[in-house]
Amino acid sequence: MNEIRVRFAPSPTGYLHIGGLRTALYNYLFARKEKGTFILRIEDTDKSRQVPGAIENLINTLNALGLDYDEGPGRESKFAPYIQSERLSLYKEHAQYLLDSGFAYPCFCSPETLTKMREEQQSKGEFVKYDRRCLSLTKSEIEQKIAAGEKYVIRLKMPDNRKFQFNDLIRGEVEMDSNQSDDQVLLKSDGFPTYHLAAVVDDHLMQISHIIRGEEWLSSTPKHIYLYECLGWETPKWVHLPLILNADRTKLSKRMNDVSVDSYLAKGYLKEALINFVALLGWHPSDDRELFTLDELCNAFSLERVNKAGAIFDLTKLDWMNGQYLHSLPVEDIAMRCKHLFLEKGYDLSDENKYQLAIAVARERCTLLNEIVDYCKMFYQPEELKNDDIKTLLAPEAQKVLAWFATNLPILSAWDTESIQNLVNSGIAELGIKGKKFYTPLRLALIHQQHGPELPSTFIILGKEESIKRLQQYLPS
RNA sequence: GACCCCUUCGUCUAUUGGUUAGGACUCAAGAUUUUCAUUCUUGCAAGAGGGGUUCAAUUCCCCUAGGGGUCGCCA
Repeated sequence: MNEIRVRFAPSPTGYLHIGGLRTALYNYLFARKEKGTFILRIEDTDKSRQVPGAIENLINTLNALGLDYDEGPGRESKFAPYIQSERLSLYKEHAQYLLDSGFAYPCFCSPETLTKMREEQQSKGEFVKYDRRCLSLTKSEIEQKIAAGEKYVIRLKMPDNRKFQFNDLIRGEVEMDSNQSDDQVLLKSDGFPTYHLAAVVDDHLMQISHIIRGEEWLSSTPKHIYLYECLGWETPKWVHLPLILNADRTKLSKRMNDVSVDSYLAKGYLKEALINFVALLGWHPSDDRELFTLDELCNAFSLERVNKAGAIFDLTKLDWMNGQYLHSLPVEDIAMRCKHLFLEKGYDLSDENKYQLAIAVARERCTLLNEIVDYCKMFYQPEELKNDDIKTLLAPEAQKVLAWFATNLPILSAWDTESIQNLVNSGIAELGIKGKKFYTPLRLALIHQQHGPELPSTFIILGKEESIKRLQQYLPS
């Protein structure tokens, strides 16, 4: 098994969350780096948690991020299908084999019985696990119950007093006692497999070479190893990723954080920033570099440099990084990604040149895509002026400045930054007004606020005609 | 509670026995700038504690403490 084949195997319970993104990303990066295959497999084996549209949503998000998979739903190969609910007979077959060979046994206990059993164990302070009461059922008792139509599950019979050792690529040697492992349910009474059976069967059949998953799976790894053993299969390499954490260092949850990747995208975070940021949560190159494109990450990534400890999901650095990408991506690119937001606000984008110029100044001052729209409001639909500001505009000196520009702007021959800057300079010289007293009235008249981009940029974005119009509004007619 | 995992600035992390323990974010101060924003400079700030091993430990080992994960017919 030399070929590298890895999989991202989410359960479609709604949307891709940040933790899922990190797992998907590391699988993807590892596959690309090692020239292997990245597979998407849908683990929809819990009927009670089915969410309509979740699979499509998941795939859309992955696509939106540019994490394209080589095999998976819609990209079939000889290993298809990739949706577990379409592979039920496979799991049943293997469960039956385990049953026949004595590695597993049927259990007729009802959920209520089990709950009661657990409560008792808990109150006695015992280790909570299935007490194997159905293991003592005779063959004829079992046949009788089945014939009577009693519902049952199939449980794995874990060996007693056995040490399970395995090498985790990130954590090194890990040892666990089999007595700590429950007799895990493999096949539920509705005929669906549990995660444990389905994942092992599929990982083997799909020839997965490395299981890269979250640390929450570490303690069930002995069960998986034992399943491989019972089925006579070779185990893949184990790789347990550290968790992404809330600010209080508990596992990242939607109670304390926004965890939906879609929602970050909707807030105006760039996919480039999101990917770059999440990649650095638990992985770091050997040098001090921090900004990476997806391709660059593919090249630089290695499992050896993945950390062991969990990392807190801290938005402040994501914000900074988003700003970095907002500055470095081509203006046309940002403009394209913002367009729908501007149109939603009803801004008139018929002047493409104006739009691009506005984006260019806005992106220097914003951290999120969505903020760009708000920032550009002054160019498209300026706010109402406040009374104090109107007073400022009507002051004699302010009026002089406005009038001067209203007169001189129309006769300016060129319309570029340099010419306008020259005009501004001569305005200051001629009028003998400078600093705040000079600039504030112009800004108030042009964009209805005291702060804004450099004056020449402001003029250029608004255009000559519009600039003059806005100035004249506050001059006697 | 049992088992397992983890532990360097507030946060993300570098440093795999010898460093003034480095970088980035945040924060603070200063510089540039007509404003805003950028940019630049500087600064604040860390090896959980205790034992070993060693000429030398953040780095290796042990213990303690703290944190986390798991213990479902959920993944």
